[in-house]
Amino acid sequence: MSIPAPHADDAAPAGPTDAPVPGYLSALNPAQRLAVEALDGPLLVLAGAGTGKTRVLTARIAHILFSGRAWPSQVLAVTFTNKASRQMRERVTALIGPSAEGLWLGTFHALAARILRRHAERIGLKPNFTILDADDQLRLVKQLLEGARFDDKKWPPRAILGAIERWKDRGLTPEKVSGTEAKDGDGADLLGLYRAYQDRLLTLNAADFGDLLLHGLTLFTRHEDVLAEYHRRFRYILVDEYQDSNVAQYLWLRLLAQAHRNLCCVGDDDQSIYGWRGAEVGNILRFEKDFPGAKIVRLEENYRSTRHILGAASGLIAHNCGRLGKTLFTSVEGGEKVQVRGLWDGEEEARWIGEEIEALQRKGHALSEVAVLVRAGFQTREFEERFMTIGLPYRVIGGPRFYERQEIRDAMAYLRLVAQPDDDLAFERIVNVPRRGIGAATVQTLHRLGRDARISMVEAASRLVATDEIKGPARASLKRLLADFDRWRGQLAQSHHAELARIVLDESGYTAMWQNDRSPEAPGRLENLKELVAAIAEFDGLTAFLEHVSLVMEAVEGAGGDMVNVMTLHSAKGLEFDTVFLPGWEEGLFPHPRALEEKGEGGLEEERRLAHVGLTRARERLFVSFAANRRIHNLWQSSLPSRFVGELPAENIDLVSRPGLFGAGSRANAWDGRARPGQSTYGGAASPRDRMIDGRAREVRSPRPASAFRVGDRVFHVKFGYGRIVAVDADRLDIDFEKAGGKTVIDSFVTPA
DNA sequence: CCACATAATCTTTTT
DNA sequence: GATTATGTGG
Repeated sequence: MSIPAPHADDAAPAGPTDAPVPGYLSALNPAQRLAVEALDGPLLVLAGAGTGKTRVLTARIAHILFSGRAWPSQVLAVTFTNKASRQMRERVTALIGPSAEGLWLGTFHALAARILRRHAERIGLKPNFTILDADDQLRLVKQLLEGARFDDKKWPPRAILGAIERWKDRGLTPEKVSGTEAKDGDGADLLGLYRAYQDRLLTLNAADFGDLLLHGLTLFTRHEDVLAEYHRRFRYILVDEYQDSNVAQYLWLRLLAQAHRNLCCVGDDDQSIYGWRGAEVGNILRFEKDFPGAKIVRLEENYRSTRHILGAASGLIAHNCGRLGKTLFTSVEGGEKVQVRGLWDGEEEARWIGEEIEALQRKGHALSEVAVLVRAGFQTREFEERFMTIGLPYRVIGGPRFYERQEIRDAMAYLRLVAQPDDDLAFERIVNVPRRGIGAATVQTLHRLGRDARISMVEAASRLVATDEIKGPARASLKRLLADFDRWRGQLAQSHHAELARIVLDESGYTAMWQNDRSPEAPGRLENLKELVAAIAEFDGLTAFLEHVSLVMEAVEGAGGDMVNVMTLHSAKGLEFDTVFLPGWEEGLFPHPRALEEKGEGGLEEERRLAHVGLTRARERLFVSFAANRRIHNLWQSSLPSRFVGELPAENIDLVSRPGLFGAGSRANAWDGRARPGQSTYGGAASPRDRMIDGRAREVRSPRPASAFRVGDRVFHVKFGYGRIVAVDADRLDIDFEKAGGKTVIDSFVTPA
């Protein structure tokens, strides 16, 4: 079957083709088929884990096209991650062939950027605007902070950037931020800083990630003609992982969909794990209200996991309130119970997991079908070490990324500056790399002039080298650098872009810098630079390459050998494995205290959803484990099993734990027999044990005097967060909390930080 | 202006 | 335990 060749974008294709029921439909179950065939009007597909969500989305796209309702270029399919969009493109291509290229398929950010580039002038940018990475953003905030009077204890640059991003996530430009939010309790002018930040971005001809959507919103609301153009274009809109969308993304979608209302959102409220990044579970919970007359289809038949795995996951997630509610079921029989294992410490846990994996390997299981999923990135280390010593092949997914390496960022900064002279952040990064004798003082001067005259630093530099403002060697090398860039830009038209990249790196002395570097990592860096030049050659031009890098900050997935996969729970979303290990299910680690600190009960529920995501990654074998002792910050701390362990239904798990491992004295019997660990913790009782909410109320040290805390100690409190002890009175501590201010608390509520 | 040493901070997750 | 920010001395 093939799709007619596309022509004008706003015309509709001729009409339905009279084909028999095609394969992509007959392979679906009734619910899935409903979701695929309900083409007109708003549709919400609640798709539990493993219920064939991607299959439905791809079949729906195929169905839209084959039924003759739209050309590929009239279909907008939005995903959340690059991985998901790549996967969807592959699967759609498999169904409909090369015409899939015409689809508007990509991440929110990539699609928004694509649209924004076409109309950049309308919001005061040039079409070649730079997309900033996290590094640039932070540097920019730091610069702005130099002028402003901010308490850097309370408002470190990171936190300020966070506040700005949260506003952007909610679709709020500086004008729309309400007065009550403008300042914090102490009168720090956050909004002013936000305004300055946005101002600066415009003069830099740059946009950060949030801007891609925020400007998109401005574009659509202020320029009806532009919006109308996209209304004509996009006849069908599909959204994956809708539960992860933030308010800005929701508004963006709503604007685009309001003409045709052919909006299909697929999501699972039980897998919403990006609240910390501004995702709004409310978007999915409110869908029916937002789009009256919406159909809702639930996909509840799970094709992935065994009965016990599913039972464990469902039992756990049932502890959350405010769900839309789905009941996953499977018709598959058999399968073993989930193994829940208590171990002495992290090392033993890693050893045990290593042994289990080796046993599977001996039985002929593929390592690439095994995953170890951890809560936080640093936890991968323990497994890396263990797997290395026993010679078990593994790969860490989502570790430090290629484009985040120092040498790559430096090289990128050179290229960005060739492509876009106003990119001050790139300029600052490399003015003195390699060393050219242009120090902080000179940069400061450029900066001041740039800000005062509202021009870029490159511009400021070219003005200043003509004067005597800058003296001596700095002036000479600055002049030379500017001349270099002029020359490179001149070559942009003639030379091949990859060749130009090589020229830039050589002539700037950047390559030489690493060649002369005697440190052990220098050769690797040179290697990476070569790789970078090779990667550039894969693209049509320098601009296309830069766009790719800023939006798809990941290197091509390494050769997929047969290796164990180690990654965070977050990056595991959307993946599945025959065997899954979930280590570190301890209070104080998972749920992560910071998640609890920031959002209380809501934070806990998000952590629980994260646990649910982890459990549902497994097809056949699932192992949950926790350690009684763990070293964090170089301090040994004893931990209690995560409350989530206690929420796994007893009938679905096999609990193995050495008696007496957990707690001390009378508390040990909590773990004799088959007591449900953590059970009582949930619900907020107040027994002494329950007070140790984060599970490591005590450091393991020699017997503690009545008050182990001293004035000046930094501590952590589940409710109030981090703080410093001001006074100690027996077991009562006066603490100055960073966020919550001064409080008096009982020492057992607090842990050393 | 740069190099070195020390201190401090931190480890949630990503487009 | 490591990386990164800050300070000091040349």
